[in-house]
Amino acid sequence: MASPNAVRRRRRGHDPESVLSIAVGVFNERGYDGTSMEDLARALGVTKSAIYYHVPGKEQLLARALDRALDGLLELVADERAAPGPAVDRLERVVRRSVRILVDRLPYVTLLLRVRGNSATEQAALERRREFDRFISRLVTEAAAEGGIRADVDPALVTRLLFGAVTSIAEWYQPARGASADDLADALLKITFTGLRTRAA
Amino acid sequence: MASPNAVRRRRRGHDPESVLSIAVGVFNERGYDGTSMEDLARALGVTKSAIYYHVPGKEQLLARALDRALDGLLELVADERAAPGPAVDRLERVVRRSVRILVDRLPYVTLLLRVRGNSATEQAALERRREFDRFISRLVTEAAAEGGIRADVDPALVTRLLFGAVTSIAEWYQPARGASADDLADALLKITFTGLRTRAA
DNA sequence: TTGTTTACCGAACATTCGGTCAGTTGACAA
DNA sequence: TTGTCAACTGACCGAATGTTCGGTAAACAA
Repeated sequence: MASPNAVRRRRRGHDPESVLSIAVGVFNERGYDGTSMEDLARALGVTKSAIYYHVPGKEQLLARALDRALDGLLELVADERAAPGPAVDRLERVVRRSVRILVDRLPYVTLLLRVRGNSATEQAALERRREFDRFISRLVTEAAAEGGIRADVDPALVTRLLFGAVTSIAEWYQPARGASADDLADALLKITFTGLRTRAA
Repeated sequence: MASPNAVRRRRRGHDPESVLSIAVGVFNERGYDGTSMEDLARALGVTKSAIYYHVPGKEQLLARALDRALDGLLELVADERAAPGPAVDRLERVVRRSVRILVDRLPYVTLLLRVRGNSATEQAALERRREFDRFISRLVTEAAAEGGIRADVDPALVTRLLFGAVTSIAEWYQPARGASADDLADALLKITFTGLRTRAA
């Protein structure tokens, strides 16, 4: 008979979740290809072989991490796809939410942003990521067509540079000390939407 | 016709320079750690061992490539360090020149931007790179102190987001088709200095 | 108590890695 | 015709890689 009780006394040790989160940390420090199972074992405080008790292997670890990032980003796309209102305003909201996801799932998104397509797993992730990129690209184009953003810059360039600033957050943001996701989004939107330079005299 | 070469006489061959430029291309495609000497050999059309005739090894290839990027960036720092004029204007010029260097030395700078410090070579490169970062950081702080850029955003955040947009260029720019370095710099400066949003006027 | 399950270790596996080295090839000079 | 030499090949090395497997101690269940 199945005991429906989920909460039982935990024996100390790892589970697939803790292995994943520690592994992703190491992947981001040394790069996925630069990380050996020995490195992971050291970070986990166990032997290499113990890792295989919890997870099927190195590449599965990658796949699970990338899914976490992609699920968040594509949920955003699904939400906003049929949203009403001027495209500029939707773009602003999408930037805000993207920053939020980036910060909430920082290590997973960081890993995603560094994927180069070296394996089937990585290629599949890149394919899903392209869906996000296409959505953003369309949104910026729409905002330009509506006259919501300046017309003297190619929308394709706007997309890349704007989200270049967003994704750069993964390279330097430290959640512990420093700004919150909202602070970040505020700063980013002020700079890119209103401009840095002080006006008039 | 009458070309007598039944057997191809291809005694041309590689030199350290061509090996480096092809190698850096592969490094950027697959990542440095994800690239084996066998991969390089295939891209060069020779055997693995032939590579060692031209260059001392894999890590030296990395070191030379990173130096190319860093030499360009630190030359810029040396030039601008004692430049006169308002800090905003100097910042604008530094962004412009940074984009120029990024485009001119695209593969080398791309490689530099992905270094994570896994070896002594990489750590040395990161150390030199920090000098560039510190210079930019000081310049932005100065511009803020002079009132040249808006005061309601932390200068440290401005630095990161502004140069996040700049360095993102390495992730998507394709020299063949598309904008020139000046086009890129124009677009980037318009967005970040003047702002994207159209103003009711 | 005994048996089962959980979480791990240590040794070994096949493969790939960066790198070495003795020898071969073809273009060219004399 | 012979010799030189830059440019390369192919066989090989030890170390490191991701993964498998037999075994085991401790916690838990009976």
